[in-house]
Amino acid sequence: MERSAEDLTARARIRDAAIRLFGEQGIEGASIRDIAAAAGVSSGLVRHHFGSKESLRAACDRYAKDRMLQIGAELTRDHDLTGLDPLALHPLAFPLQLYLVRSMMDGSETATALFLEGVDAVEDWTKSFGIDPKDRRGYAAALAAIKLSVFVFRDQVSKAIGEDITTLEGYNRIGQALMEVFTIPLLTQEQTDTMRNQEK
Amino acid sequence: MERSAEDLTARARIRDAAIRLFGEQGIEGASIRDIAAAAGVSSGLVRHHFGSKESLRAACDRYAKDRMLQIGAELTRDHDLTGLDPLALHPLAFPLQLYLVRSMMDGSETATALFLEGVDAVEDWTKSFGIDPKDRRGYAAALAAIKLSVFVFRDQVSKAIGEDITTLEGYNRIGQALMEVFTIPLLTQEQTDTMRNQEK
DNA sequence: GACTTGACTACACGATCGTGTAGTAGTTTG
DNA sequence: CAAACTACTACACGATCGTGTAGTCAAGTC
Repeated sequence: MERSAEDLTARARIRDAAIRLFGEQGIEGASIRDIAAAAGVSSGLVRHHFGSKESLRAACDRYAKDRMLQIGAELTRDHDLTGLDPLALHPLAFPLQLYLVRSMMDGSETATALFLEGVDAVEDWTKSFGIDPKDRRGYAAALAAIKLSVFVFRDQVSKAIGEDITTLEGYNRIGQALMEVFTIPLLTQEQTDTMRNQEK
Repeated sequence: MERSAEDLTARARIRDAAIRLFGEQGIEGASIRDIAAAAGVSSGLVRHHFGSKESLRAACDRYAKDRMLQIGAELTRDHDLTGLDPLALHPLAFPLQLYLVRSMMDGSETATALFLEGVDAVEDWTKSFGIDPKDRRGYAAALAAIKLSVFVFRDQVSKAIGEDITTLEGYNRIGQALMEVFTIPLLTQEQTDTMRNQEK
């Protein structure tokens, strides 16, 4: 994704185009022919390299997951932060995140597995940082979902703040805002307990 | 959605089926024939009542939006809470939320408008409750996106906590967890500032 | 009682989809 | 040099999609 398109093999160009189009338009919304055109090859070559649309999606799943873990490893190596990693907020990971979200919504097991690993990581992180919610697992799951929310609603969020969050500036801005959500307590413990009781 | 299917007019049954199938399978993923079959009518009748798939979607947009605002009004009347309303977490609103999220991702202006109204509401709420983030608009947009995130990843979240969040119990559980996210500060103000500087 | 109207169905249309088949050009291998 | 393999294209197939057309049937209207 970061290299120039001409230097890549046709197979890599197809895979990158698939990740982009699947992410932007959904799995069903992007056709083999669309992907082939975006990669500058014939639709037959897509089939030649990947066999079927489902196999192509599986290949995209594996690649996107590996790349995400790789990027995450590099980030935590470069500057170890709080654990609430900006992994999800890295420009290089943007198309990958977009794709993985779509793949999840389409029922992908690989993408869902990545989500579950993310929940595990958040759960471990809460332990090591002494955060002790009443429902640790549910808490971790909610946080994992939250980390992905800005990707799903990128168009709506961009429109709301009047700034494209796919650009570096907008990206940082919404990232900061997201951090503030985790910094400023919105409810007191008493309010949370009150609402718990109200819902019988 | 809450009345029994037999009592509804065919037009209402089609609309309800469309909202459900669009929400579950996406706009492109649900065909006119699927919707007609789910409503127990012929595909021609869908066209007769709504003209085209796009018009059907627009009708669903309007209905879902109106119902959501209506439900929200009833909730705030019954028991006025903190303003971080459990509107988004009401079982009755579940299929509507699911649909609206899909419609948003499909580029619906009506659904996007509802999102923007939600951001406005959150923004007003932060003011009246004395919450003063550095970027109020971005903060409100992030919160609005967060409120919808559990709907998008309902399957993944359900799998993560080992409990179906479409049931009332699972629903309340993830709702509680979400509330705790807003109750327990994860980061200190210094940490947030540190991360801001790191991203140059 | 003829006429209109609206709910509803059956069926056919062109377009697009994923997929299958056949074949070409260039490189590798024996 | 011939055989084999790989990357790649062109084209045709059945299925499904949204849509269009024609018609049935029952309830009202004059």
